[in-house]
Amino acid sequence: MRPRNTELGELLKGHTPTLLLAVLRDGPLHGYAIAREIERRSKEALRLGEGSLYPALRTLEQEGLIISRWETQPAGPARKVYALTETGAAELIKRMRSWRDFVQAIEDVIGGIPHVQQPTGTLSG
Amino acid sequence: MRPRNTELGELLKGHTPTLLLAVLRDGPLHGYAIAREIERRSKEALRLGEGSLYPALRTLEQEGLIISRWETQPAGPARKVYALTETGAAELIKRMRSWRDFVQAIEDVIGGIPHVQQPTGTLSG
DNA sequence: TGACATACCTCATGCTTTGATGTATACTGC
DNA sequence: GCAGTATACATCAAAGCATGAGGTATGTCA
Repeated sequence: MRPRNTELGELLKGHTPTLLLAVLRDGPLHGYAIAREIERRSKEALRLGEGSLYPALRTLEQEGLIISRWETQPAGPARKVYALTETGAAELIKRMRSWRDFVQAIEDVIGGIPHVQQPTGTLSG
Repeated sequence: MRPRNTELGELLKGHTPTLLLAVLRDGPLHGYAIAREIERRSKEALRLGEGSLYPALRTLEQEGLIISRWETQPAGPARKVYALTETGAAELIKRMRSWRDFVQAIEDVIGGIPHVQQPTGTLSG
């Protein structure tokens, strides 16, 4: 995962598989499209490098959390389409719980963060 | 950082320095006590291994974000007490913002997580 | 004497991201 | 035809960080 604006990328160490599973929850998708979808959903805050993407997909498949099939197109290169397995769906729920625990634990340590949103435009002068 | 119940530990890759700075915001503390404080605040969810703790402290000191002094006790081994610098305090604010952006980005991807708290005891039965 | 807690430090190992490189197809502009 | 860009897969060396074990030393308790 590479950063866009700040240094979010290197903070991602173990979270990439969770993102992949989460995107596949909404239906099968091929690798390249998964990466694009993560960018889109995160509003370009996260960007998945191919050196992270493909190894992570292979690992998830070896663990039985996703399955793949090759799909040829009338035009363009073949795609490897991934789908969530039942095991993978269950694992996603676990990992989302784990994510919540993780966030809670960190925020317990760093203290309450005031949830003040920065206004997008110059509303006050 | 090592896990306690689940596998929170390995998810921490780049967040340890932020935790250290956050704990030192409330006053100087020696390394070992910082680790204990992180455990206490996170309700034992996070545990900082010494192989993570001491290298991270050294890096932060080299970056000028914290300073240290040795302190001898009437009884027991000497302690290295760390304190936040002004630069460190400013950096902490940056990293807390970065943390918020990170959490937001991940949750944008994995979807809304219902914030339902598990009751601690057996209130219904 | 042994076990345990405090308190510092180092190091091999392993996992994951980064960033570059490689292959191939298809479209666009020159 | 050729260069540039986008799609779409894959691999690999290098670097970063946590893990877990090991080492040193002091102090307390049984």
